[in-house]
Amino acid sequence: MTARRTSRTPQPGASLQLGEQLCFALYSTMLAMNKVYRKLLLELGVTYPQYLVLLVLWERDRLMVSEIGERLFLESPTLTPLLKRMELLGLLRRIRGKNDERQVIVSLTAQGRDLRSRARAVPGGVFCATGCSPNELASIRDHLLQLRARLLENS
Amino acid sequence: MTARRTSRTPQPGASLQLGEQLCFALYSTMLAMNKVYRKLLLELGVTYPQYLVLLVLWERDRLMVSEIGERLFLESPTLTPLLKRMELLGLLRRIRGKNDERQVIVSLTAQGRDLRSRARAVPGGVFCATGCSPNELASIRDHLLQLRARLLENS
DNA sequence: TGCAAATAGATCGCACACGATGTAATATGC
DNA sequence: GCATATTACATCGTGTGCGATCTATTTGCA
Repeated sequence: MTARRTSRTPQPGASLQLGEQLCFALYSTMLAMNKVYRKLLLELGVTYPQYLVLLVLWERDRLMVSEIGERLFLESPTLTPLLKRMELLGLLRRIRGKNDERQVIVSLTAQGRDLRSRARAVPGGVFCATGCSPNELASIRDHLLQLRARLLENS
Repeated sequence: MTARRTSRTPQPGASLQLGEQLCFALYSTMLAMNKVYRKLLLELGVTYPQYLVLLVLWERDRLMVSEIGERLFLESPTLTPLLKRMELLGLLRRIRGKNDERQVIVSLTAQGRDLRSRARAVPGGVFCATGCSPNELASIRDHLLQLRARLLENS
């Protein structure tokens, strides 16, 4: 094994070659994942970010916009219109806090809660599409979470 | 070790718990990565998808729109406006093919080529922000590429 | 030859994603 | 007790991302 294509750049992740970059792998795999979700979520009538909001609210209802943002790593300019669309769909309510009029409390409607049972098939569908073993998926996930933490420290 | 939180769902990736999902790890890590790139690319005056187009054209100039799309896994409705913006920035030209008037050949301008030297610092900057070892990054990348292939098969 | 099918992009409509900025409500300092 | 800072969202502008559909061109085949 002699000089590799990356011999001029010491780190494999630091090349200008598209195929070698972790970042592009991350980006394009996310697009592929989104494509799988789009199909699965079509019958629920929600997008992937909307599904994420539902996941958060199914775990714990009545959250502030900023609390949803902390969990999903999304900012107010993303969440406000997204939540408004979900309100129009009848999935949740946005109500100003009584104590603190600055905050908006987001709570599920009956319809939003009921969607949970119909969503039970979604994770299984995604799991099938990955064609990976549970251990493999868990391993990638943990590496990504570590990476995310480091990126957010340095951004 | 007794019943885990996921005991009702056989696959760890198949839970409705946000924290356990590979997909959310993928999604949120990509957002974090994008945030790092935004800063690094600011002085180049391009976005991350625009930077990806440059990476492609630096490797091989004079490509059809669909050839760029194949490499980046992006569709025509995404690429057409993106390429038009890059043309307005003076980074590339979009010219209808002589032989086949249906295709649009994308080629770098001198300015687009010159940007390459200024971009040499970008991969190193991202590498630093990850705080990971090269081997670790390469391992995550390879797992993601495998995952991407499977997802695209089943989408 | 001549016309249907296929191909390459473009356009439309909708939904994120976020930096920068604005606004209203609350908290803080003196 | 009142000006100032902070907080929680909302708004604006720009840039993706893609399904559905359209247009122009080329191919293929009877």
